[in-house]
Amino acid sequence: MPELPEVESTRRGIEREAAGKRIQALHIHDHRLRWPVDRHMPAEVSGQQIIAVERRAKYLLLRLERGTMILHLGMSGSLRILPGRSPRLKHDQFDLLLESGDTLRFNDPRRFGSLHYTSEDPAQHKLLRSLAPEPLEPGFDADYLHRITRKRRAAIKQVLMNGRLVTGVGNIYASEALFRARISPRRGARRLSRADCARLVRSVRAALNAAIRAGGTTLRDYVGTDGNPGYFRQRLYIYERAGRPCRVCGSEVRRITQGQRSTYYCPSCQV
DNA sequence: ATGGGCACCTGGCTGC
DNA sequence: TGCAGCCAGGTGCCCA
Repeated sequence: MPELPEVESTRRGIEREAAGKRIQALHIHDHRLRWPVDRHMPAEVSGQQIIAVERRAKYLLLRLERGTMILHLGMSGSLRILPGRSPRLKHDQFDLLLESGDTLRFNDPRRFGSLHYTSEDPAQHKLLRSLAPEPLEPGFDADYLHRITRKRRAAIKQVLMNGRLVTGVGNIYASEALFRARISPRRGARRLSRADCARLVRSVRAALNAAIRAGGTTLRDYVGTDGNPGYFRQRLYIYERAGRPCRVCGSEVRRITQGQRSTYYCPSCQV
């Protein structure tokens, strides 16, 4: 999916259009998401007002009066705002009907997305409680990254992809951040110096923020709440550019596989 | 505790 | 045209 920039772009769209509105109904068309959607959820959320729309890592949180809906977009999910009620199309999994007349619609071809509801503190929810600090907040800094990498034999790319260590960074932005920091994705995490960690933290932030400003990256399925794609793809430095010249030095960009995922890097810029 | 691999699912593209 | 094979923004879980 959707990595942090796409989720944050979605959050902003939903906040703009749905915060303060009241839920009229939840229509679940297909319960078979990553985990079966709780059949009691429609009755629980109906009639509640959406107080706020938040994000934790790649999860969207709809804070209601008496609980919180926890939504994940998976690999191929998107959440759109539609004016009025429109007919269900392929892969539309659920609709949140608002009293204003608008519809919040979740579409997810691969059904890796998820939807939960909790009346407890969402931070303590099983899916959220072990997540690393937010990458755009102060807790994610050079000290933190240096500390957690000291005994890690795994490659730094794998550490960036591990949600218990670093959140929000997925396959695209892991490659992008490492390129910006001039660090090889294969480098053992514990081989990063303090200066490397400081540079990588800045690079992660810069990559995520730049993508947020462009409305995220659309490779295939992702669209923002207005139905438009994100425009960051054309500004990617390295992702999906194997065989093409590095934008900085002209060397041929390489693709390797790490943890069954593609990694892109420049063999001469990144050490 | 850490790391590696698998699983979940649909669809688009490539090459024979 | 058809079909097999590979690839795709994630992440929980099981096993060594």
